[in-house]
Amino acid sequence: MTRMHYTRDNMAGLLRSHDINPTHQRIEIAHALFSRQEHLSADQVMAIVNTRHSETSKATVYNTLKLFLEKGLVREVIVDPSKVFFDPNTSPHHHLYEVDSGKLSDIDAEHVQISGLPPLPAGMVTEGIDLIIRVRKA
Amino acid sequence: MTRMHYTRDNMAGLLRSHDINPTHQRIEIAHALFSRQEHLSADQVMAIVNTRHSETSKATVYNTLKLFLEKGLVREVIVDPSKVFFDPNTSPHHHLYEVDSGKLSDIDAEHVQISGLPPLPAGMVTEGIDLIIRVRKA
DNA sequence: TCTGGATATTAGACAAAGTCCAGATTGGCG
DNA sequence: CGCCAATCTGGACTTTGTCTAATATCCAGA
Ligand SMILES: [Mn+2]
Ligand SMILES: [Mn+2]
Ligand SMILES: [Zn+2]
Ligand SMILES: [Zn+2]
Repeated sequence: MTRMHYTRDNMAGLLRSHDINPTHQRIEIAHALFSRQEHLSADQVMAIVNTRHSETSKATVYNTLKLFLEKGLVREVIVDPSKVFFDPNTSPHHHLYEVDSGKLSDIDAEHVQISGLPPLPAGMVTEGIDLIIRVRKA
Repeated sequence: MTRMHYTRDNMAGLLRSHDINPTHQRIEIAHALFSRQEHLSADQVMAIVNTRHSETSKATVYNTLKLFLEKGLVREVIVDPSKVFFDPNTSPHHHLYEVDSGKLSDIDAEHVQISGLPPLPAGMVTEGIDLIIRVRKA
């Protein structure tokens, strides 16, 4: 896996490669996610993007994250009943969730194997398999 | 597994066995969940319990579901970012979620095996493993 | 360079899920 | 009956997310 450095300049190409018109706001939001490689909520993205001076509205943050999702640029992680996390890592992987702190980290899917699942209902296709390990301090 | 019939009368004993003082409202809420053996949101519980005549407040529904959760009488299922489902089935099992319809069903854990998980971070203990298969119409 | 239309952004109203609190009800017990 | 603790309640409040109508930006063609 190449460890690349995500600059704002890189973001335009990344967005274009996902069929997304790179605007200033979209570049900032992508940069927030990809430069950190962390799971962020919409609120966190909003805060990061507007650190220096307010420049992106709430509506745009939500619109943009939804667009990224549709275009497959990011993935949604549903572990906390109160907010959705957006994940710049779209390769198949699982999650470890520390319920006390709210910390969410990746588990590489490569060595994890899930077997014995029953056949899917007829006419259904898998959209994704979410495996979440919920942990807390012993 | 004994297939038992969950009557309102049974509920009092079930609640007591989980160290919950059986009040009228608690019995109604438990009955809603256990007689159906379905995954219900707080809103759905509220609607069911208040079908005949309004008798249980929103605050009590939420308080009671949280109490049931703490006492291990029900389990929480987080699959839909907009609402939590409460699950009267506390035996280890997984879930199949139909994203279009919102239908949520159980997958018996007995034959499912998950292997190759990395060791937990030091000082952490597993609180639960959630496996969710998200499916949609082909 | 100017102009029109498509695309994108915005403020702020709105909705839904869930929390919180202070006051009322209940129910068991002396 | 009257007391006390536990429980329940309406309704205000918070948070996350959606929607809309108005504005801003971008760019292709004249
Ligand atoms: Mn900027
Ligand atoms: Mn009743
Ligand atoms: Zn992840
Ligand atoms: Zn279940």
